[in-house]
Parts: sequence; C-alpha cells; structure tokens
Amino acid sequence: MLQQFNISAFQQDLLRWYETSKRNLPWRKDQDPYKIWVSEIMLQQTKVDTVVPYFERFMNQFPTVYDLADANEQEVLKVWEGLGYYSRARNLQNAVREVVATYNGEIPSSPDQLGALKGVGPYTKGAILSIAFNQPEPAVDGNVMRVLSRVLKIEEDIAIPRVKKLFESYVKELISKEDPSSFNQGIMELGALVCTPKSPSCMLCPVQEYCKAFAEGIEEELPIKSKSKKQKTVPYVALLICNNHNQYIIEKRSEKGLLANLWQFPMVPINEIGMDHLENWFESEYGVSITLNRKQGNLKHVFSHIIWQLEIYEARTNQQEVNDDRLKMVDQETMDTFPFPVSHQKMMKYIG
DNA sequence: AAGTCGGGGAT
DNA sequence: ATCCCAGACTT
Repeated sequence: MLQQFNISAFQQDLLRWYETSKRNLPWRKDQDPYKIWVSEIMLQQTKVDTVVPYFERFMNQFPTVYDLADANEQEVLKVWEGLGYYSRARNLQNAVREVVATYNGEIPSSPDQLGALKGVGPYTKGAILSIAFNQPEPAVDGNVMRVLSRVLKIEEDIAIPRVKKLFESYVKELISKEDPSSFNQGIMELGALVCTPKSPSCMLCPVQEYCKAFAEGIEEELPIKSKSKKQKTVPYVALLICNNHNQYIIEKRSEKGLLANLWQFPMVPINEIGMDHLENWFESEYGVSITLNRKQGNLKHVFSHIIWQLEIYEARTNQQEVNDDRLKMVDQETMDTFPFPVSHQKMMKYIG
C-alpha cells in the first residue's frame, strides 16, 4: 500500500524530531505501566494541559494499583471531578481491581488480556503495549488520523470505524520496530504541536517532505470528517433547598447514564411537571415538603449531546432530615466532600 | 452505524 | 457558534 514511501527515513525524521521536541510530561518520567494506563484513560478526548494537574493529584492519592483497587468509588470520582466522562474513572477502577484479583497486581502485556479490561479499547490497548511494553502495536487516535490523512492524503471520512482500521493497518507498516513507543508518541505529539487541526505549522514539520497534502496545498482540507448533529436543549428547575440549620438537600444521581453516581442539587424537568405543580410533585417524588422561594438566576450547561438550561430557585423546608435514599441533608463544608459535576459546582456560587 | 458520555480551549 | 481533543461502550 505504501509504494515509493521511504518508511525508514520517515521513522528517522519523526523520531529525531520527537527526541528533541517532546514535552516534559509527568507520565513520561518512567515506563511504569500503571502511570501510562492512568494517563491514557485521562487523555481520552481530553487535552494534555487539562490532564496534567488531575494526573498529579490522582497518582499522589492512588500511587499503585492496590491503592486504587482499595479506594471507594466516591473517592475516585472526587479526584476525577471536573475532568468529565466519569465512566472512565469507574471503568478504570473496575479494571484495576480485575488486575489485582486476576493478574496478581501485574498489568498484563498481552493484547487480548489488556483489551479485555474495562475501558481499554483499541487505542488505549495499543498505547499501553507500545509505550509501556515496547510492542510495535498501532495506537490510532485523532492526532494520528489527522497527521496520516495529510501525509498519505487519505480522503475518507475518519468518523467511519472501517477507516480507523485502515489507519491502524497503515501504522502497522509505518511503525518503528526499534522504538514503537517514541514512534506512536511522536506522531501524536506532532499532531498536537505542529500538524494541528487549523493552520498547521507545515514550515516547522519534520516530515513535510513526505506529506502529500502539503505538496498539493490541501493540508487544511484534511482530514475529512462528517459533522455531528447539534444538541437538544432540556430545561430544568434546579433547587437550592435549605432548612433552618443552613443545611442543603443534595441528591445522588443514578448509577447509570449521564454523570452516573455524581451528586447534584435536585432538578425538576420543568416541561413535564409544570411550575404550578412543582412543590406537589417534589413532595410526592421525594417525600420532602418544600416552599419555592426566589429565583436566583439561569445557568446554561453544554454537554456532548444535550444542553441543560437550568433555572435556579431557592427553596425552604422545615425538615431536619430526609428519608429518600437518594437524598442527603448536608452543610456546605460536608458538601465539598461529594463529587459534583461542574454545572452544579457553579450552582454553589448562588448559595448565601 | 448511530447514540451516549463532560468539559474546556482555540478559532 | 463550531470544532475537537492521546475514545470506549451500548444498542
């Protein structure tokens, strides 16, 4: 497939550039498979700069697989708070417990065993195998598809799973057998620093001479990617319910779905319930009698596939305790120990 | 193949 | 506003 392409020269130019240009990142200090694993999970759909402080805190709190396996899920979610895609954290802990139980705490270096772990998909499997275990396995992420779609001028839709497999087959041919770790990280680093989505720095590119897209002046047109449809807006009334001891009602979200097992202030889907029936509905749903008070403001929160439009209301209750399993009455200091999504962290600013 | 699952930064 | 980020899982 790669006729008239000087693979070994390409490898050499890429590896030389990576050696001198790579960023100093906390998971690059050694080849600890656990650190590589944690970093790769955090880096899914997340930029390096965002991940670094989370990675430092996470490794500080859970230095080994045993520490993570022994932790409460809520502790793990609290460290993950604000990073998003929280199932990553839950799957990671699930998988680490599997490693402790089944593999005596040793992260497996076999592709099948690694890929069977929860949350370890094709990309992460290849990343761990190549970076931690020096195996020449492809690790195709968005960076790799962007770089190679330009270098090789691949004009197929990268959103199609079949096309991603095509890129994996190309990487299998291209990857350095001597240093698969630096090769995979080098392409990704190139995509992050030079071969960027918009206005790539082709003049600084170490593999410019191999790039078909640059030769034809179409680097800005690649990769081809079909557009995702826009999100739907869902309106809620979100309630800051306070009793006369300055305690607030918080609610644990479902163990499945969006923001699973995180905490929030109670939210009422207002289109379904109606403002007039809000207090009655809340009483019948949660067994808590409340009185709606002043509106405190609006908050719009954008997710990948939906948009929350939150109307924030203050409310009062005379109860000192709650019976519903989902609910807790807590003061502000205690509230800080629970994992909240960012939208509800912003709501806390309306307290007091 | 399409939908679900966060949040932030760059443009 | 739109895109996209070191993607995986479910249906």
